Amino acid sequence: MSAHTQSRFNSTLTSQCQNCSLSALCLPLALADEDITKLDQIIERKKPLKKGEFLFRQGDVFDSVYAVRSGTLKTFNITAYGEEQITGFYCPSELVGLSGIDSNAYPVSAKALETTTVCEIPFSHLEELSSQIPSLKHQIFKVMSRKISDDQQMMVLLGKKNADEKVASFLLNLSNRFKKRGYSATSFRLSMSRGEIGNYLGLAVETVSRVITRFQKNELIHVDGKEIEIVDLPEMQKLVGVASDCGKIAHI
Amino acid sequence: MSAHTQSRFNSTLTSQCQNCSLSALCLPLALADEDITKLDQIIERKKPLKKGEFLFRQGDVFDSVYAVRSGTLKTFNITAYGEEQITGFYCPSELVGLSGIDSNAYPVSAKALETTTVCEIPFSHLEELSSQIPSLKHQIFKVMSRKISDDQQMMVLLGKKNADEKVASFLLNLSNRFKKRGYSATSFRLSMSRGEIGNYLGLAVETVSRVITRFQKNELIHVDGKEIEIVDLPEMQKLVGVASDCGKIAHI
DNA sequence: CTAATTCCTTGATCTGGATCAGAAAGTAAA
DNA sequence: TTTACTTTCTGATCCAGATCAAGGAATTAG
Repeated sequence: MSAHTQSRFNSTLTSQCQNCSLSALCLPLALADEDITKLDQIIERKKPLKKGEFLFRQGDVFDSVYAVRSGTLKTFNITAYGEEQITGFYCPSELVGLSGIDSNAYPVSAKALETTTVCEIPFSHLEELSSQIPSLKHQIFKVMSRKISDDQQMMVLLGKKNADEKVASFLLNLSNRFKKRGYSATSFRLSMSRGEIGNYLGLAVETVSRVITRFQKNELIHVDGKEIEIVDLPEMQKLVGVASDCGKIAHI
Repeated sequence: MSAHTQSRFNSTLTSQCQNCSLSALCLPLALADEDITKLDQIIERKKPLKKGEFLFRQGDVFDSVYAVRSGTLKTFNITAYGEEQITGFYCPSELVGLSGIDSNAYPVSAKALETTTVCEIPFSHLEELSSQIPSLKHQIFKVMSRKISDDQQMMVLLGKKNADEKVASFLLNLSNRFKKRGYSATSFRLSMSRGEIGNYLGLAVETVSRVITRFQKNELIHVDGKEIEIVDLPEMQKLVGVASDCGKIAHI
């Protein structure tokens, strides 16, 4: 038994990518079994973060990216005036920390919105391994590329959409992410507060609350505290703008 | 002489990374001479785009990323209602098209704001080469990571800043990019219209015009059409918020 | 359990920036 | 050159969403 395996047995969590229900969505996607095993060996399962605990803080030295296993994280900046600006929410299978590669420091903080477990992937090891496994390297490029285009969609949302469109986009985005993981696309629980939603969308809390109330009144959704049910999905999609997925649009 | 070299000699532009004044900012950064030569061999110099011409269009199959050699590009989405939303401006040494890797199609269009030349870097070749040259792979990771954190700063701008802060941030951002390339940080020419600035910043044209006029009245800048001179750099920086570069902020 | 916080909702009011309108200055085509 | 178009600027008006205020619901602490 290698020292490495030893340490794995000593850790509180010894699950593996192979057994992980998220492997088809996460980095192991598109890897052969033997390559998954290699990836598995560099990953450290960490003990759960409690609500409000930090995974890393703005300015910390960058060493790892993290895959969310369960729970939810938010990333945020602190602006010049000391206010928080949330830049993203992270659900299971999603990778946090990629923005730290360039400057060798995390440019944002990451905090747990509820009890959250993550897989720590030391980046230097991941980079080495990606030299041996081209499909892993390609997968990393894809994840980063995806993040870039998602963020650009977010810029469109912040720059051009009104309050209704913002909230509808947000809910449908969550819906799609739940669906991808095999959960209900129409019925889910928000792990973030109204305030955090508003912060993320560039809206006041009161506006978020009013829009959600109105959506409920118009029978687009049903709300019970943090529980959301999307009642009229087509109408919600119409609100967001059918063409929100780009490809469909004719060239100009 | 290989077929490849042959084709290079036939092309209108045969300059090389080695001679390129941008090599210290662009992908060749951190590469050994022999590696630059390898990179050089996969790069195709394209004939200049005229103002208004497309480099690629939203939905086109992704095959290459492009480094801007001279001129400026904008990337944009077309929203559900057919309006344009500009997601970025690209200056010499900057890489366009990275958001296309994930879906194998460009999720945005790229258009020249003035006569612009680019180096085309076929991504499949770049990816292959990055397996042989770890520092090249690392450089690509860094460029993508940088793009992610820049976009997140843009999200903060769009979500939290008022019109004055947006315009000031925009001008200082351009200033920094000119400076990095060895040009004046305080005196430069805007290649985009007021309308494009407003579109990018989530402001109406009229607002951009008014803010710029007011900045001039308050002797922060001097404006002559598209020529900008930053007169009071410290005051402009104060406007943007001194802490706009993250690292300086204490943990909370 | 109660008390203290924090979160959510609703109403009333205010305001920064959008929108509308039109003049002036460029720019380009003819 | 004139004509047509685009861009920029400025003023007047309007409104979506922010802010202020306050009561109720939910969580958390003790």
